[in-house]
Amino acid sequence: MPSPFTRPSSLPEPTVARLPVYQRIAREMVRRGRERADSETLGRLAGVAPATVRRDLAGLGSLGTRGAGYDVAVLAERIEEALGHHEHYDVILIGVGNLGHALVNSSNFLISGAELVGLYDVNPEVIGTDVAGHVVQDFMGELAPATLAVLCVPPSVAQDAADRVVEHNIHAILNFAPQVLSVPIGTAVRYVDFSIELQILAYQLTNGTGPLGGGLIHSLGISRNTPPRSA
Amino acid sequence: MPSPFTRPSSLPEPTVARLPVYQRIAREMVRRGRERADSETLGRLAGVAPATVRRDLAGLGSLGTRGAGYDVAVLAERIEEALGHHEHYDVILIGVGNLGHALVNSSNFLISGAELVGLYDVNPEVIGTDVAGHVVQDFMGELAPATLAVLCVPPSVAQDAADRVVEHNIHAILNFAPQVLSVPIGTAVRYVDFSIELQILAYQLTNGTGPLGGGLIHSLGISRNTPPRSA
DNA sequence: GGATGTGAAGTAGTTCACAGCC
DNA sequence: GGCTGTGAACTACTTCACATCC
Repeated sequence: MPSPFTRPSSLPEPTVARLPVYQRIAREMVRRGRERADSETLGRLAGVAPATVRRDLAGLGSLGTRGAGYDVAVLAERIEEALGHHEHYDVILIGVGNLGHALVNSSNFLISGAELVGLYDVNPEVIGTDVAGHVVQDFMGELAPATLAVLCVPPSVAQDAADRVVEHNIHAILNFAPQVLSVPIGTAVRYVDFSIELQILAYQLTNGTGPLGGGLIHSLGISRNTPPRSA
Repeated sequence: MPSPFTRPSSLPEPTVARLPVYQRIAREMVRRGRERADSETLGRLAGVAPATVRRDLAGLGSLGTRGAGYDVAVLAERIEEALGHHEHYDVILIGVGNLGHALVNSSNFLISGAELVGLYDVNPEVIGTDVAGHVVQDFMGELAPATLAVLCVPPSVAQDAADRVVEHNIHAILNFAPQVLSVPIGTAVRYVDFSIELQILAYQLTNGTGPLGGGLIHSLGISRNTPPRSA
């Protein structure tokens, strides 16, 4: 046994991005009463090569059985543990416009472990209203303590909003504004930019789909953050 | 139709994902009356290393000037051309729930060149209503001809919806449902999955931010599609 | 027999460092 | 002098192929 203890230290980012997909598939199989699945099956459902599935899952420790594949209940559990679903995260959301509404009302948005503890806006017409059981607060007032902030504000004020949440000791930001943010070292930012996705598709349409000029049967969108040189 | 002259058959996907960011920055500079910018400045604003900026832009042809940087007007123009903003795309959106609403009403969503030509749903309460100037149609009825479909439907029906748009000769799908899709070769799919992004952040929070245990000053979220082996 | 886990090979993308041109 | 464009080095991830173990 080369690794005495499962190193949670750091999985490759593409792997981390695929784990939630495996998790979803495994949970669904559990729900359907299925017990085991092999890397080929998981790969087909996730749009990933079997070898990649095995390499990804091997990173969580030896949880497969040679000759028999993976126990999907164990798999789901183990992935959830690795992703930190058993921890607790307090989440605040800034900017309760159309998108903010949509996220708050989405059943797929909040993972187990994440709890929405506050909605904020600067628009007086929105402040005080009730959205999905939360009263929208003034972003310029007091903020609830949280570990993660979701930014759904216009790009022109995204940096200001980011500065403010960083001051409130939040070290993780999910930014839906099409605006690159400047944050201190130690703060993680992830971007979701619909327009970029659309543009990539448009590019692929005009330039032939896929790297091989061919196409794809399944495909899995994964993302990662690229930190610049730190020097 | 592709003109093989100045068109380098296909740019790396991470490059394509960054081009919209450079474009936005360049347009903003033009708006502010600025004429030129060097790769270091662009990189700082985009959260990307200067060398990467230069390599990305070199892929569009020689559009910089040694010693003087890039003309931002030319830059914006050239990027837009490469991304296909000068082409025309008819876009349909399936699933006019909270998220569909948010997208349709977002000023950042549709790029120049993309035109929304139809909204569809299966919910009788939604069909017939007017959303942002479009009357929602029955998804089970006739579909407007389009080149690109945006899926904002629940995951349980995402595959059915995908099958249907594929039958209607659409070869590009932007899928917001947390569901991997199976589509024929030649059809491009991109995924936007909020929950995955949140989980990646949660992972980074518990496992120290960034690959080097350090952090990041700027960061740019990029995504790509990973096609499996086509066997 | 059958499928995992993993060294080794392959591939893609980033960054360095400097030649080349303004 | 300054900054681009790019071969070469480096780093990261994926895929192969097979020894390993159930």
